[in-house]
Amino acid sequence: MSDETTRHELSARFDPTGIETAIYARWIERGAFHVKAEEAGDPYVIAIPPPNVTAPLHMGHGLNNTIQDVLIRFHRMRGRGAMWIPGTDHAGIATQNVVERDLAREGLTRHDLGRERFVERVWRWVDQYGSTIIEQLKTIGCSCDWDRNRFTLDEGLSRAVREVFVRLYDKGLIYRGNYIINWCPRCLTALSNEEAEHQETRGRLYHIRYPLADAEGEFVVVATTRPETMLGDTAVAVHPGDERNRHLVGRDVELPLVGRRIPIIADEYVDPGFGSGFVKVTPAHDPNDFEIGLRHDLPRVDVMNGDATLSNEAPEAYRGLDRFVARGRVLEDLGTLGLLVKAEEHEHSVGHCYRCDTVVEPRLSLQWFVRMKPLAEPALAAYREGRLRFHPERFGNTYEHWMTNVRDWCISRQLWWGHRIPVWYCQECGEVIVSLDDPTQCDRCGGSLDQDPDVLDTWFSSWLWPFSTLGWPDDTLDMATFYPTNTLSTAPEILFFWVARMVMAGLEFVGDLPFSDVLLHGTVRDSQGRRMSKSLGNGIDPLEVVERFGADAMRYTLVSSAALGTDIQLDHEDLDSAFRVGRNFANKMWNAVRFGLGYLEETDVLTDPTSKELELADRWILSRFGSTAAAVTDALERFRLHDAAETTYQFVWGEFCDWYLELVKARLRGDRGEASRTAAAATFAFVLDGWLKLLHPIMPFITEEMYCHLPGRTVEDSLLGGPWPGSSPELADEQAEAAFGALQEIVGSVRILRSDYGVDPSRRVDVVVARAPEAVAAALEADSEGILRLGRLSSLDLVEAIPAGEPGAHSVLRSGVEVFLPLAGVVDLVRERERIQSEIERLEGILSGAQRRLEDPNFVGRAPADVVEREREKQRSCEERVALLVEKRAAFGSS
RNA sequence: GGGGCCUUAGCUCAGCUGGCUAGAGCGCUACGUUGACAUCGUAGAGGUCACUGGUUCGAGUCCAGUAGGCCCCACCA
Repeated sequence: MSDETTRHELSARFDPTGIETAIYARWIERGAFHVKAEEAGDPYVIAIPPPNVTAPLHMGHGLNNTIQDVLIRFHRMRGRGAMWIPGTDHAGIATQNVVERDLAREGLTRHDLGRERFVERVWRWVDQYGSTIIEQLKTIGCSCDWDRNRFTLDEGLSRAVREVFVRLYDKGLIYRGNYIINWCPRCLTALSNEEAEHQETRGRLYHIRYPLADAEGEFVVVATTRPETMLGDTAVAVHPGDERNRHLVGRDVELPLVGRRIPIIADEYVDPGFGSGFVKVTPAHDPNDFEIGLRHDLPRVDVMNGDATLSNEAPEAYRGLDRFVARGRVLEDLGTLGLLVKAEEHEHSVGHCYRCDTVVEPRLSLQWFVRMKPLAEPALAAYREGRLRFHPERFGNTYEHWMTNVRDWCISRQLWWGHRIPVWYCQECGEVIVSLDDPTQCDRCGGSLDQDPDVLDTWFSSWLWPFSTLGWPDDTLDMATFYPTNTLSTAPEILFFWVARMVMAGLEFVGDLPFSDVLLHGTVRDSQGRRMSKSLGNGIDPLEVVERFGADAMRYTLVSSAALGTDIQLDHEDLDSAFRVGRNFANKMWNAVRFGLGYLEETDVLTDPTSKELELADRWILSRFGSTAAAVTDALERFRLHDAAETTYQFVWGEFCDWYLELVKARLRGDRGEASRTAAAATFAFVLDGWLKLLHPIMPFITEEMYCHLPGRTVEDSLLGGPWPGSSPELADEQAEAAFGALQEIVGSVRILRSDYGVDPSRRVDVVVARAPEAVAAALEADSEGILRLGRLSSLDLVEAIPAGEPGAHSVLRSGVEVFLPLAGVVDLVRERERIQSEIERLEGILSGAQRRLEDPNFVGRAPADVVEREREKQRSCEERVALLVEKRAAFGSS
C-alpha cells in the first residue's frame, strides 16, 4: 500500500473495525510483547491478576487490564524491558460449580462420575473455554507476554504449591485440627473467613426458656438467632461476675426437646448486660461456643450434616430436616410447650458463600490451617517501612488493620478441582506423611497410604503467582531478572484474599516483596451505583463496546473516568453517552492526521523543527507540547492515569486541533513561502508524532495506525518501542506562550463581539487592534491570514489607539490589548454602553477584591511574594482596563 | 461496634502539596454546508463547592461537629 493510495483511502470517519485486529496480529507476529530475560535490561514487570478460567470478560476486567496495559506500554516506550505476565486461575469452587451445573443438565452429579472422571471433565471444560478470556484480553489490546501464559494448575505452579505446603508444614506453620470453620452446605466445603461474606440481614432473635432441672417451674431464658442449634447445646453460660445469676452456676437445666441435662457454667465471654445474661452454648456450631467448650471441657454435639440437614445427633423428630425447616419445627414445638418467650426483630450480619451466596454454617470440622501471625509480621513491616505502597494511600490502613488482626487461614476444601493436599495417611499405623513427591508406602511401617482427599483453597496457588509464574522454586534466570515485579493493579475487594497474602508469600518464600506498588482501582457500577452483576443483568459486555465503539474508545473512556480511588458509573442502557467520548476523540485524532497527510512530505516528518525558522505559533505549540509531555509523564508515574488521559485530550483537541492546525493551514499550503511551510510542516509532524506517542499507552491501535500512515513510514514501523517524549525543557518558551495567549484572546474577543451583536457568521468584518505588545503585534502582522480566518475577518488594522467616538464594539482584554469592531449600523449605542458598563462592573468586582487584599498588611506581610505580586498584577491590569473602558463609555455619552 | 470514603453546574465527575476571577465531558440554548472532522465548529445559560463552627492574611482544598449516601472489617448470643 503506497502512501498515495493510503491518503485517498482514509475516510472522514474513523472506523476501527478490522484495523484493531490487523494491528494486533502484526504485533503478535513480531513477538513485540515477548521479553527475554537476557535482553530485559531495566525490567518493568506486572503479573496479571489471573482471571478465573470460567469467567468471560466483564467491565471490571476491562478497566483493570486497560490500566495494566497503559502502564506496561508506557514503560516499554521508555525503553524498559516491560514484561506483563498473563495467565488464568483454576478458581476451585467457581469452576467446579460451573461444571457441576453443566452436569446437572444431564441429570448427573459429580458423584455419578467419580473423582477421576469428574476432574477429567473439568479439564476438558477448561481446555474448551479457558482460552476465551485470553482472546478477549487481546481484543482490548493487552500487550501481555503471551509466551509466558500460565495457569494456576499447570505443572510448574503445582510444584510451587507443593513446595510451599511442605515448607510451611516443616516449619510448623501448617497444622490440621478440628475447629469451627465456615461451611457452605451447597458447595459442601469449608471456606476461609474471607470467603464468607457477611451481609446485614433482618432476622429474629428468639428467647427460649430452659427449665431448671430438679426445680419445677423455674427457668432461665436464653436468646438465639439460630434456634435449631439448641439441639446441640451442651451448657448454658453466665458471666462469673453476674450477681443476679451467680447462684445458678453449677446447677443443671434440662434442654427442651432433647431432654439432656446440661450444666450452667460461668464464663468471661458472656456479656451480663445482654438480655437475661444467659447464653446457650453450642460448641459444635458456633466459634465462640467452641472456645467456651474448650475452656470447660464441654462435649460437642454436632446436630447437622454437611448439607445442613439435621443429623442423627438430633432428636429423631428432626433428623433429615433442612436447617431452616428444622428451625420452624423447633420453634413450633417450643411454642407448644410454652417455652418460646418472644421473637424480636433483629438485625445481624450473616455469612454467605462468596461463590453461591448460600448462608454459611459455622461447622465443627477437621481441616488444614496456615498459622498467619508469623507471616504477617514482616508483611506489615514492609508497609510500615514504606517499601510497599498503596495507591490510593488510604488502602494502607485497611491492609494494616487486616494484618494486625490476621487469623489463621483454613486452606483445605472438600472439592475435587484443585491442588490435592500433599498429605498421606498410613492405613496401618496412622503415620502422617507430607511430601514433595508422592510416597508409595509408609516410611515407618511400610503400610499402604491414602492421600488426603481434599484440595487446597484456590488462593493457596494464587498467593504464589508473582514468583511461581517465573519458575520458582527453581533458581531460574526469569526469577533473577523479573522478580520482584513492580506494580500490582487490582480491585480493592481482593486486598485480603490475594494482595496481602502475596506479600506474605513473597517475603516468606523468596525473601523479597512481590511488588512495590499496589494500584487499587475503583469498581465499575451502573447508573444507580449498583455493582454490575450477572444476576442484576446490569452488566456491560466489553466486547459489545469494542464492536460498537472500538477498543481505543473503550479504553479512553475507562481510563479518563477512573480517577484514582474512585468508582466508575456507567449506564448499561446508554452505552453511547459514555463511550462516544472515546470514539469521538479517536475520530478527532484520525481527522487531524488525515489533514496532515494532505500536506506533509517525508522530509517534513524527518526534520527537526528546532532547526527551522519557527514562527510564534510553532514555538507556542512546541512549548505547549513540552509541558503536556512532562505532565503526562508525571501523571503516569504517579498512577494518575485519568490525569494523563485528560491532559492529552485537552492538548490534542483544545490546542493542537483548535488552534495550531487551524493557524498553519495557509502555511502548509505554501502560501507564505517555503521557509514558513517547512517550519510549520516540521513542527506539525513533530508534535503530531509526539502526541501519538503520548496517547499510545491509552489508545494503542489508532495511534499505531496513524503513526504508520505518516509519509515515509510503513506498517513495518511502530511506536510500541517509543521513544517516549518525556520532558523536554528545551521546548519551553514562556514568551511564545504569553504572546500566543494574547493572540488567542484577541480572536476570542472578536468571536464574542460578533456573537453578542449577532453578526452573520458568513459576514467578514474588519477589526482594529490597539495597544498590542510588540511580540503580539509582530505575530499579527506576520500571520494575519490565520487570524483573519479564525476571526472571520476581512482586515486587521494595528493602531496606536482606537479612534474615539466611532460606532462599533469594544473590548479591552486581560493582556491590555484593545479590540474594536467598527460595526456601523449593527451596534447600537445604548447596547454597547450597557455592555461596557457591565464589563466595568465585573472588573471592579475583581479589583476591589484585589485591593482589599493588598491593603491588608497581614496579606502583604504573610503571603508569599509571588502571590502578592500576582495580586498586584491583577490590580494593575484591572485598573488599566477599567480606565480604558470608562473612556469608551464616555464616548457614548450619558444615556 | 470499629475503620474508611463520598456529598462541587440538570447528569457523570476532575480539582493531588490551601492563593479560584471554581473546571471537563455529556445534556441544554442560539447560530453555522468556514474543503481535517456535523463522531464537527463558534458563542451562551447553568454552581451560596451538603450544613455549622474552627485554623489561616486567605479554605472547594486543612481540623472538629451535624445531616444524608456508600464501602470494608468485626465471634456479642
